[in-house]
Amino acid sequence: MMDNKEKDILQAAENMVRAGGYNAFSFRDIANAVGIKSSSVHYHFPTKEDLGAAVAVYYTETFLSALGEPEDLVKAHKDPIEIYIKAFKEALTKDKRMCLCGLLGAEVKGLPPKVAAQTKVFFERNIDWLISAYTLQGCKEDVRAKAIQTLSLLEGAMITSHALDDIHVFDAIESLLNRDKHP
Amino acid sequence: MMDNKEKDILQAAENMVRAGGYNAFSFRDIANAVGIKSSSVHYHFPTKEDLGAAVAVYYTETFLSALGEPEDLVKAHKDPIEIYIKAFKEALTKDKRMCLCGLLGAEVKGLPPKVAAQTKVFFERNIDWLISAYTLQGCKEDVRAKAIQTLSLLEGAMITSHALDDIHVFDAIESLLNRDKHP
DNA sequence: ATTTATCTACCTATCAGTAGATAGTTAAAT
DNA sequence: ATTTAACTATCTACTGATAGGTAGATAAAT
Repeated sequence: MMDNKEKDILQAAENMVRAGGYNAFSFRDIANAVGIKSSSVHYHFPTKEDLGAAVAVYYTETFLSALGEPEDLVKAHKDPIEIYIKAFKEALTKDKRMCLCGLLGAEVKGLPPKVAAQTKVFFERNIDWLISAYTLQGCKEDVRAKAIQTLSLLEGAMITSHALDDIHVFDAIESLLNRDKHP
Repeated sequence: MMDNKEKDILQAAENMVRAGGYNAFSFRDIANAVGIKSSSVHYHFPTKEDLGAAVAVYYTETFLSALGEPEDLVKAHKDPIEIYIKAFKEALTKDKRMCLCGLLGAEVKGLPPKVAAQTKVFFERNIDWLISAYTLQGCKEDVRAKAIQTLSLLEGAMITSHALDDIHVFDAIESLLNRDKHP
């Protein structure tokens, strides 16, 4: 299914994009990082656009499957929203990097079509996930608005935290996210 | 004080950066846009790092001086926070572009030092502005946290809106911002 | 024999940045 | 008033580095 080398390439690309955006990686950089030549990277991913889109898909898949389905979390007596916030917090504190699709979302006007499209998919799927989570919590009205608020606040906190180089930004926004957790 | 040509250069650079980030402009692009040669752009701004930092300063100054001081707004019986939200909304709907420093903030790990530093200044000064505004509104506790929340939510909404290519994202977040406007 | 995954070697385009020339302006020195 | 000197803003022409991408060979695996 997926080659080891291809996974190496995707992970190397993910790291580089999450540091500085779509233009922060080159076929040469990635080739060096995984120990092959740049032309061999082209063998796996014909163009930069293809590779960029593949990284967005890979990141979306990894991120969402690490979360698990909201239904299963509730069955296991876990709070999906709490888990979701923790996932963002760890992307910041452990990886010390931006959300890949948050960064790509900001750059979207300058991205090739396929990459922009996959970035959009990340946001759509995350909003769907949050809608499920809030619905399971008993929310009935403005669920979609709430999902958009949560996602936007978390992406924004990633930016503010990076810009100020201060992890404590996250503490400040958590009060707002938890305010009406038990309606 | 500031040359007309330098202003043209800064505005051209602002447009390009706001579309695709720090790497979305080149000295040649800008030279073409303002009708001179790339070497003449180097005359005004020696390096790309210098130009990038100057654009961030220019944007910060323009943005904040268009808002006005919170004190003056209150004296004129205007709601500073409402004005602030409108400024972000118009950056999105009128310019149809990201917040320049929001984008640079996301890319900060891949930026030259001077540009990263000026990006940080934008966030600090905006938080200070919001702290003043909330304090004038009578808020006494967690004012800083509130300022960080507001800025993060607005920057995040810009991203979500761009990624989904949907302006209505802003409507969804406004309810959260207005919820306790009158404490 | 064909496919897979890699290589070497190359291409063209573009990048940031520099050197040196030029024409016009300003300011000080004579 | 004229000359000298410095400065401003631009140009042409270039450099070395890097970008994305391609062609063709090779060696191993199927």
